[in-house]
Formats: sequence, C-alpha cells, structure tokens
Amino acid sequence: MSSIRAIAQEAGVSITTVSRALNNDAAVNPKTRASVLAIANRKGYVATVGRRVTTNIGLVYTCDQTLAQPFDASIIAGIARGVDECRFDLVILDLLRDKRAKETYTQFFMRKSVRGVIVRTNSDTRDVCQVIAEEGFPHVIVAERFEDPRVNYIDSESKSETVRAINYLTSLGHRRIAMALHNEPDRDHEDRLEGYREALESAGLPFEEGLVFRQKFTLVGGGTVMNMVASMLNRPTAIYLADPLLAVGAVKKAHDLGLSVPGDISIIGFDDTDVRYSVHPTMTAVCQDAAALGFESALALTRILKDVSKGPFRKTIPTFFEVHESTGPPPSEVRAV
Amino acid sequence: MSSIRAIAQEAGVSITTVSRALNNDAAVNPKTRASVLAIANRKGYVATVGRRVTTNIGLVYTCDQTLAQPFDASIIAGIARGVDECRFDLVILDLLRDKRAKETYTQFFMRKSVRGVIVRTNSDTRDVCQVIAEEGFPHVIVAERFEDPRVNYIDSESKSETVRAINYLTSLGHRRIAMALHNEPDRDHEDRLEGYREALESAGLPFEEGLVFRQKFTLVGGGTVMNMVASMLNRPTAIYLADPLLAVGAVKKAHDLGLSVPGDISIIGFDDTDVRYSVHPTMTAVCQDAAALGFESALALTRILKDVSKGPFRKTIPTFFEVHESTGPPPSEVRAV
DNA sequence: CTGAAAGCGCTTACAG
DNA sequence: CTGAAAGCGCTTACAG
Repeated sequence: MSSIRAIAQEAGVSITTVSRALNNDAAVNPKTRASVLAIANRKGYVATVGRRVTTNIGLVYTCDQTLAQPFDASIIAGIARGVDECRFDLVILDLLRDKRAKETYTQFFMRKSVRGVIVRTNSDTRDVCQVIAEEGFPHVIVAERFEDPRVNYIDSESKSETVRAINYLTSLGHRRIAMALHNEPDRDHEDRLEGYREALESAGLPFEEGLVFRQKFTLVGGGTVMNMVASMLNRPTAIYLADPLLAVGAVKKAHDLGLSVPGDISIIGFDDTDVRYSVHPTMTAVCQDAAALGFESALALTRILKDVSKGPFRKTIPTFFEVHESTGPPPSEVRAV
Repeated sequence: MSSIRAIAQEAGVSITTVSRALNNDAAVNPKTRASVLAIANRKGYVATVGRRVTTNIGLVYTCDQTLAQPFDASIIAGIARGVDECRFDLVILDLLRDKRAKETYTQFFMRKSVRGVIVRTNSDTRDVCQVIAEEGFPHVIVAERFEDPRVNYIDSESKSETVRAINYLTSLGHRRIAMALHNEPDRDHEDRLEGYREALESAGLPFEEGLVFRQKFTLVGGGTVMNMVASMLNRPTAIYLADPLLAVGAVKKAHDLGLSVPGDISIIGFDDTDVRYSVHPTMTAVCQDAAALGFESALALTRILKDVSKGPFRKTIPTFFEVHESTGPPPSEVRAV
C-alpha cells in the first residue's frame, strides 16, 4: 500500500503536489497531475481512513440503466457473491450524477474511496471505459468487449448459439422466421442479429428487414411485437426474441390472441436467468448466465487489485441453447388471427 | 459533524479512549465504551478520509437472503433511486461475514464508514434490528414492523388486501379456497395467512390446515403446490398464493396439467413488481410496490442523518388488490385431472 | 504552478 | 483501564 509520500518520491514532486493532484486542485500543471495519477494507479494507491484501508469496490454505470432489470439484478447478485468471497464490499456509484466535469475518472473513484470498479456500459458509452482503462484505474467492464488490450472485460458470446437456434428452426421446416431485439445500443443484440442473418443466409433464406422488430425491452414491447407479427398477411411461422422481457411478453400475447405455441407459431426466447421456466409452454431459449458474469467480474477485479501490474484480463462466457416446448414444426397452413 | 475531540469532551475522557472505544480496543471499560458509542451515535459521528466526509449508507442483511430475488432486486432499485436523489452512495455490507463477534453494530458500521443503514431482516432476526436501534445507530428497517418506538421501519400492509382478495373469491361463489405461502419465517406471509383465515371465518367457511401449503419460494415450489392441489380428491376451486414466484410457478403448472385458469381453478397471486402481466391469463393479484419500499426507506434514512435527533420513523405502505383474468366463478363440477 | 511548514483528525507505543 | 505525547497520512494557508 503506497502513501502519497511514495508517490511524491517517484514523481519527483512534494507531497503537497501529490495531494493536490489527487484532489483535482486547479493549481497543478496538467502534466504533473497526469504523471502523479498514473503513478498512483500503478502503485495501487488507496486513500485511508485513519490507519485503515478501504475494501470497497464500485459498481459503475456509464449509461442510464435500471438496476431492476432482471439482467442487471442478476449481475449484481453475482457481483455481490464475488466480492463477498474476496472479502470486499460493493458500492454503487453514480457516475452521471457525481463525477465533476473537470476531474478524471481516477480522481472521481479515489474521491469515492473505491479501489477498483466494475463497469456496466453500452455501445454508446464505450469511450468512457476506454478512458478509464487508459488512466490505468483498476477495472473490469462487464458485458461488453474491446480491442484495446488495456481494457479488461468479461462478456458472453451469444452469436454462435443464435446461429444454432435459427438452424434448429430451419431444421424443423420453418422458412419465414422473424426476429425481435430491443432498441438500445447494445453490442450483444447486434451480435444476435448478425447470427440470425448468417444462419438465414447459410440456409438459403432471404434476410428481410420487415421481419426484424425493435422494441423497448419490456413485456409490453414483446406484446407489441407479437401483435405486429400476428397481423401480418404472410405471417412468419417462428420468431426469435433476443431479450427475456420481449420473449415473455410475446408468449403471453400469443395466448391472448388465441395463437397456439408452438402449434401456430414457434417461439425462441433469450434468457438471462430462468424465465424460460416461468412461461407456458416452457420456452426454448438461448440462455446466458448473468450471475456468472457478475461473479467472474468481481473475482477478476479483486485479482487485479492484489497485483496491479497484472496483465490484461479478458474472458468470454459461452451461452447455451436449450430446446423446450415452445418450438415445433411450422403449421401446415397459416391461419388468420 | 463532530470529531472524537467533541465526543471526548462530552464523555469526560481523553480522545485516546474515544478512539479505542470506536475501534473496539479490548482495553476499554465496557461502560466507558457504551457511553462513548452512545454519544457518537447521538452526535452523528462520521469517520473522515482526510478532510472529507463519507456519504455512504449501507444496505445490510441480517439473514441469508439473495439479492437476486425479485422482491429484493426491486427494493435495491428503489433504494438506489432514493440515495441518488439524496446524493448518498449505497454500500452493500455483509454483516454475517464481516461483523466481529465482540464488536457492537455501531462499531462495525463505523468501521465500514457508513453513516446509516437500511436493514433487511426476517422474523428470526428481528432481535438484531432491535439491538441496532438500542445502540442508536441511524437505521431504517425495511419490510418488517416493531413495537419498540426506537426502531425505525417501513413496511407494507397486505392483510387487509388479502381479506379483500378472499372476499372476492367467496363473492364469486368459491367455497373451497386453498392458500400457499413460502416456508421462511416472514411476518408478511403470516399476516396474509391471518387475512385468509379471517376472511374465511367471516364468510362462514371452515379453515382447514390441509388447504394451506408451504413451499420454498421458487417456480418449482409453485408447481409443486399446483400438483398437490390438482391431485386432491376434493379439489379446491381457487387458490391464493402469497408469493410471486409461487404464483407464477402455479399458473404455469396448471397449464402443464391441462387445467384451465380460471375455468377449472381460479388463481390469485401476490405481485411485488409486475409479474402479473407476464403470465397468461393476466393474474389477479394482491400487489405491493417493492421499489417504493426501498425508495422511501432511503429518503427516511437520509432525513434521519440530516438531523440525528429526529424522532422515530415508521411508515406503512398500502398494498392493492387488482382483479385480472385468472379468477372467475367456480366450475359447476370439479373434473379429475 | 510549486513546496516547506503548520495543522487536522486520528491512532498507538509508552507510562502509570 | 486510562491519558499525555509522539506519530501518521493527509490537507491547506502562506510564501514564492
């Protein structure tokens, strides 16, 4: 554990200057400040309360997101289990609210007394993760991926299982397969769209923009998708919904419309947790272990904290395709609703 | 914001002794320690990092509980919104893991640098909440209730809406109504059981132990309940499930068994979030706003922190009974499954 | 923009 | 079991 004294010595400045740099005092040469912060990160500097060292790690959102979403709730539960095992505590930080415009991420995190951060992001805010990594603050990004070797991340890979899911539908005889995704910038969903597209192509089926639905990831959004699909003149015989809430909402709406699943329409969902078992019929789905993402990110971060010089961390967790009862052969004839 | 110096003065001891008391040094007279800690709590003592004051409040579980449960996930989301609004940060603390046997709760919380705590508990661990309150550490217990005026709590009241739900079933003509609850020590569930019992009584119906099912609060548990109900010789025509996972699992299992809902059996569930909209048919349910519980507890705690002398806080949030499509008149004849 | 020095809040040997 | 005093890690007027 290094003190400001050690940092001062290495940076060749006084402890006064180190203190100022860490606290974002305006009266510090930007170059001096950058050098001090870089050294602080390299040495794993930790502010102390009295003689004690904090054991907090932060969970940080770079984008507007709600903790109540099943995916995020599961991630948090996994993180909680992980920090627990490593004897750290978890702080939920609000970057958007609290970070001052002129302070660096490192300064912000140090001000909040966290030793490392787990970061949730989306495609629009990847640059924030990039900057955090460049500053050298201990971090693991969860559920995104990056080229830059300085960025530590853990994500899951859902494209190949999506291909498998669509192949399963075509093997059952489906020729018109719709897809639904949510309308947020999200790398995972784009991957799934790509898997869908590739699987269609390799089956010799056309990709039609009109069969791709984007909706808010809510039960209502899923219902809307099913409404739109049901009312199509040339109705698809199967649909792949790349989000759990969309999938559950669509299954429910199918029942409400009097459509039989899978008699009239086959449904493949996406499941972060175990909602596939909560609907009738049990839902065929591409599944991802969100809690494991959280758990592994916490373990990785604490490992990085134990040895700040640790090389880059990146890990990809596989998803898995489970066949249940919401899929079957296409109907011989498509009934109007 | 008081310092150890101010506490020392009031306690009539040296700052050395205050420091020791706060840090649970064995070499302190228990009476001295108790007096110092009481004064620290009364003055709202907060440990400082450098010159700064922490803005952390803790979320503490007195029992084994999982953050991933929908109820807790919603509470946390609500708390997060609340602390956000009040410009605090949320730390998730592990009491069971971290609290040392010989330190007081106050000492533990101060060691973790939180200024107040929101506590989740169950009927078995109410005494922990009681002790925290007696020590005078700023706290709000969420989803339990207490007689002792020193204990600050927020809970929700589900007994009267349970009565209303059962009355609704009897008004539809149901005479055999089962009930399911989870098998954890939980005040809320006992309240609902009492509401069920009272409503039956006022309708002149007998209370039968054999119609009360206790299962683990999982989808599988709900399925088990429905299996048991379906196989009864003299099958109930309606069931009230006092837990969302039990309710969803039961609805699904009814479909799996070929039972029509509400044709063969009426189902009333309990909903902490919005699962009633995720099942088919949309589920009649007693509903509780778990996020509001979390949100209000955070607001209350920060209000207490602003003025530690604030009187007792207690608030009860109403639940609400929503009729949807999973309830109807009893079948004229009960079919065997 | 920087540093020497005073100061703050706390902890900890040391003495009793 | 307690306190006076030294010390630690940090911040902050003050001077340049």
